[in-house]
Amino acid sequence: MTDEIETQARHLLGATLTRGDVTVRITEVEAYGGTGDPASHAFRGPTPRSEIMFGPPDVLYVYLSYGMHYCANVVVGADGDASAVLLRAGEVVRGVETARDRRGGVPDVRLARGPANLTSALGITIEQNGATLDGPQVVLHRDAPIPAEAVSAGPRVGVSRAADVPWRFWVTDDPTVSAYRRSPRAGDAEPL
DNA sequence: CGCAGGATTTGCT
DNA sequence: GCAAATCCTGCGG
Repeated sequence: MTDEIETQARHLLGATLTRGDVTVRITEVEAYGGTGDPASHAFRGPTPRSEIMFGPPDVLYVYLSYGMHYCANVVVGADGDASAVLLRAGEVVRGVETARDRRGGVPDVRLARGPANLTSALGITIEQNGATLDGPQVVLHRDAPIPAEAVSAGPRVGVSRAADVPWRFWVTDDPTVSAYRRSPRAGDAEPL
């Protein structure tokens, strides 16, 4: 189970997510286990918000964070298993002008840096919650996997519980991934 | 029915 | 570097 979610998370790196005329190449993700992960929204069992994660995989789980930002996950667990992978950052590879428009004048490498910025660049909102990944709203292509030696792993960001599990994965040295600040001195960033 | 907190980002002290 | 913005979700009474 945990092996499976890690495999799924790593496999999403390098994949491309498209909505409308904007395409993002995913460079940073975080894995969330199902009911066994205290940091997951699925931890307390199915709720109106999290029930989408308990359904079939390959759909989007979108939620509103801090009352103002949207974050997008790919549901990966089999039907009944509430695992999901949070999309934390990416590189805009198509529709850059549209993305710039939505993000208002930030440097290109920051267009989709951070989970809420990524959804903003793609124009993803709660409307896309539950959308299937083979269209028509969003399309995911997992055909450009990142070699394992080019992937780093570390503790998850912004998580209060279970922050010890190295379930954040990113493309090593990719400019669209930030060296995150609030990690007091966790021994992260070990290339695998 | 009311309360506390959150998988964040941005701007200013 | 720190604190505010802002509202929905989940839990307790």
